[in-house]
Amino acid sequence: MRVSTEKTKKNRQNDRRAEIIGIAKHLFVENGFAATSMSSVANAVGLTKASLYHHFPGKDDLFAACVTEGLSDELLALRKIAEDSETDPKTRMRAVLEALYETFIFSPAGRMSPLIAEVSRSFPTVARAFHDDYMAPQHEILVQLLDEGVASGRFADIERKVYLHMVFGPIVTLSLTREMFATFEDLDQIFPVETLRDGHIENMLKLIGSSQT
Amino acid sequence: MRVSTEKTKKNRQNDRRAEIIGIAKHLFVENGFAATSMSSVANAVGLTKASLYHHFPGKDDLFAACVTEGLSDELLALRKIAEDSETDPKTRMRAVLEALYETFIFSPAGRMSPLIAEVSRSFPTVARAFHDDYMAPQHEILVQLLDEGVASGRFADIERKVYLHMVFGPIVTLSLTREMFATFEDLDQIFPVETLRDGHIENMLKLIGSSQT
DNA sequence: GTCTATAAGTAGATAGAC
DNA sequence: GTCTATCTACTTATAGAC
Repeated sequence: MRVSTEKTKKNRQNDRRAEIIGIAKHLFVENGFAATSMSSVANAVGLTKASLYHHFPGKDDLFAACVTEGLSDELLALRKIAEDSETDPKTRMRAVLEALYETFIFSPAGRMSPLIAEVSRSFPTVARAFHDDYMAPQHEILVQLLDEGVASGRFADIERKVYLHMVFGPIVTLSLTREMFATFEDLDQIFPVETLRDGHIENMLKLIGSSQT
Repeated sequence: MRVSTEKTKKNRQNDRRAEIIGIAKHLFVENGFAATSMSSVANAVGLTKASLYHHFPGKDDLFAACVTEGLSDELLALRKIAEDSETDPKTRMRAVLEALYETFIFSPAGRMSPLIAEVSRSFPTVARAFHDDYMAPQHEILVQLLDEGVASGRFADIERKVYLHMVFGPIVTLSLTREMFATFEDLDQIFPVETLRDGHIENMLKLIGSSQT
């Protein structure tokens, strides 16, 4: 009985924590680190500032939690697509690129980059964690899929880092651009997500279309 | 005589203004908008805060000046490369892409994007100015060069917006990435600028290599 | 765990002397 | 044009009651 009570307590605590992280993540992404005050987070959650400080000892810690937690789900989903060995590599590659667009344009995790850039000098450890726990694994998943396709002769043997550069570059920049020009009424006309995404993906597949060894 | 005195005065004023903008631009790019205080700018220039406010009525105005002024030089240089009709389009395109890497990775103007993203909601007019006076003309220069190559049958008729997406995406993201991970000791190993640049440019030229009409 | 109250510091911005 | 001095508002963070 005691155990179950403790479990419930811990679950409730984690619920609160997760709730705070979810809301704070949204605010950070939307307004930036410096422009997001602990008061505003507390208000949005429906707590006082002091109560918020009960859950997170400082603004840094809250931010670090927002950056590092909840990223593994997306990695898992990406890995699942990339490693489905029933499907041929080209189809999987297309699916992976589409999933990346989904993540970077529409999920908070994918819109973290400008935030990290904003605070990287103040919290180098947060930047390290974001790279090691999120970016590097994503790169690895793509490289493995690429390796597999190259080994079976279906993909051209493109330089790996250049491929990552050309895959992630447009996606991240599109996300950043939508942030920069969020107030534009004609945003979707100037930067039409679907057109850019489809064209980009087609061209990347063309590039690795096993023209050479 | 009076005229020349006034001219000298105005020149000195402009010198001060330009000096402040140069230093402030650097600080904004390096530390972000919110983390750059008017005090820190004043200190860096060697003035007091009050004197700084004599030259710029508010932080917004200083920032807007940093974003909008001094961008035209780079546009001019880019246009010069793109419109040199003596050279064939492919060589010009390569030179233009190299110039873009130079600008975005190493000049403050090219590293403005995360800044704009940080403040876009607060200063939509600044974001508009950055787009209309800097990004859109850059895009136009590239599209014109592309048009010219397509018209003469030297380039494939790639979708213009997709081409811009794939050209600027990797460049901007590389700049952002170097910002994010500025504290990494192994930054140049993880993201080797020359390799990424050369590979990217070669692949873009391959893509528009007039395979189809 | 959540609250009220408040400390300690810093931001942007201004008044007025020189 | 530059200074000293100051104001107001807001920030992160904490103490202690309930």
